[in-house]
Amino acid sequence: MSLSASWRTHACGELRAEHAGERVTLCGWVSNRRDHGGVSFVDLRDRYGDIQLTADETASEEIRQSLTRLHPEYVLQIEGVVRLRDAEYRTKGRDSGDIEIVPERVTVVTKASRLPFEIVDDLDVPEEMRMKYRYLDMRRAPVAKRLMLRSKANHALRCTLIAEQFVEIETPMLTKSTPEGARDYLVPNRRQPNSWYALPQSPQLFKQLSMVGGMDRYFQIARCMRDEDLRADRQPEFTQLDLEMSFVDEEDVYALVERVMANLYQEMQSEALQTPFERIPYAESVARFASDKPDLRNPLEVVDLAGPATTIGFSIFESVLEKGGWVRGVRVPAGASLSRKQIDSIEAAAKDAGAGGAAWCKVGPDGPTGPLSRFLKSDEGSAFLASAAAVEGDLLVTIADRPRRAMVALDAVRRRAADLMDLVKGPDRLVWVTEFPLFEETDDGEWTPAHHPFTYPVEEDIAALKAGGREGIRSRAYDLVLNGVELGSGSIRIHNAELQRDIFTAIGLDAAEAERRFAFLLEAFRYGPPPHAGFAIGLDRLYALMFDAETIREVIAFPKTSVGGCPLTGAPSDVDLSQVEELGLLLAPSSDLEDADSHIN
RNA sequence: GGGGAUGUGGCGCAAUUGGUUAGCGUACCAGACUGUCGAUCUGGUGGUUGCGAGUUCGAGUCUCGUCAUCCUCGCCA
Repeated sequence: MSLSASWRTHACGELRAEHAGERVTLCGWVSNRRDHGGVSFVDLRDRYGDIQLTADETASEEIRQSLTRLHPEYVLQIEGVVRLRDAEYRTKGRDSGDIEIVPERVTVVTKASRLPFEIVDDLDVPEEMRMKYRYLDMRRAPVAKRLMLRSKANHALRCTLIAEQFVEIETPMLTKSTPEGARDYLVPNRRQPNSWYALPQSPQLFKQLSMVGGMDRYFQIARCMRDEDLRADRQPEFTQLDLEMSFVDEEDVYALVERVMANLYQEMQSEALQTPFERIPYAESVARFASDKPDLRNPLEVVDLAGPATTIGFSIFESVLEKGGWVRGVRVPAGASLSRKQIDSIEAAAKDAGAGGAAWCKVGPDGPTGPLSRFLKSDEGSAFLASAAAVEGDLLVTIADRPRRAMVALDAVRRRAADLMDLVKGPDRLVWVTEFPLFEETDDGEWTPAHHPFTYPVEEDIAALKAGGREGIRSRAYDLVLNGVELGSGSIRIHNAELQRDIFTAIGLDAAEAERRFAFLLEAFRYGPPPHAGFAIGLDRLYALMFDAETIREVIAFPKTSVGGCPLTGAPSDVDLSQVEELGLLLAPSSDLEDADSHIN
């Protein structure tokens, strides 16, 4: 590796004691200067590190002058000699602390105006400011480091997959809108007014078409766009490691992804990842952890209290069960030590998650105490506690609600309680969550694909599917979950036209409608589609975890704000009217955007 | 679409119950200084308190609206 180029012989940050005596030409940014009159110092920085330039009594007047005229972030080209510092002048804890440069020529290449903030590694700059001036922010070592780590990680992924005979295929960014899933970003089209491209939510369809094309192992580090509201771990455009394989079953995909992840960890953290990863079927995950993305470091589990709940005379439990709801709880071993305030915060977490409340009790030496305890004084109450395996010193938190809401609340209770008891620790836990439901019910009672409509059902559930079943039909879809964070998902795809029709029927798409929406895919599947399956890993989230970043914005070079704006360029922005006219579009008057209908009168 | 938090020189903070010319640190600029490495010392520049209304003799402070950023619910197959 050489960083030598026309303007420099070395990078500032690569010089070490071994270079002592060499004549070098360096380029970099002035990061700091310390002027003592007779002797002055300037630190010159690039992304590899920094190096001290020293002008002492041996320096010419011209050199001393030129160093004192420098300002922060000027770009310099300097020529000089690397000198080993005298022992007393060496700096511990600085990579180049044993050496300094004796400059013989100093050229200011470009000057810099006063900066919006200082380029200091540990300075607490508001994120808004950092992102607006991201190009300055990334001169700071920790920021630069994360960008370089990301590059290295991407490279490691490519190396593994290329070695596994995968082909990297770039799929279109201007593609067709599909009404399923997230809202599309639409791109108007000049040549065909009233027709639109959509930016891809994922390369899903193209990678399946690549399988039909015989590219039996495809991958791509792909940008995906979804026009939905954002969160700390969600950006409007994000990056996936997308892959697809032909002639494989789940085991092949699991093994491949495990090799990819293990090599990544090996390369990035010199850490052997335990493989194969753990596995848990969706139904078991929901039953035990009230989540489809369980954090297995959290030892707390959910207990089903439906049976004993009807015997203790608590009417809320009974009415919830009558309506088909859940009565389940989380036993917190030794949780009786928690304060009232802490338990209130558990209940608050449940309420935030949508539950009406969280009835709880402590098991004390003289029996249960707390809000739920008045129903537990009887033999039935003891049986209730026994069914939760609650013993003296424990806390039992119960949730009674509609299944979906109860699950979310139990998950919140489990997380909060484990947090309070400091139970979440130990090594990373990667787990495959398998056999997701094929369908899920929407608010208006419709059934939609839980993953996407090309997901293969579990073999033994196909009969039920063909008989018109929806609920409980399992799919061959799987998620990869790390410490409670969903890293990626995938599935075995349908390659059988008849089965595909059954799925479309099940979600209420008749043949004509299915044809209209997915004509190109269905046609492709008439020409000999291979059995295939795939997976996609969200790299922003994975990297944020691996690099210990607070948010995914920290691992994205130029992230967007929580309303999808680009702090640097100001996008999205208005455009010239002529551009809009050329597209055959009409602009809504800005005052009418809010309520177009009410304007008509 | 809903809820919450924040907003005072470039940055971090302060300003009694509403009360004088909005103060301090840092950065920046200038000068001094022979070994610093977040140098030090002296001096200086820099603010329509996010924006707009309102209440008041008087608003950084109170009220309403609005904008921006962040968090969150819905949403994200």
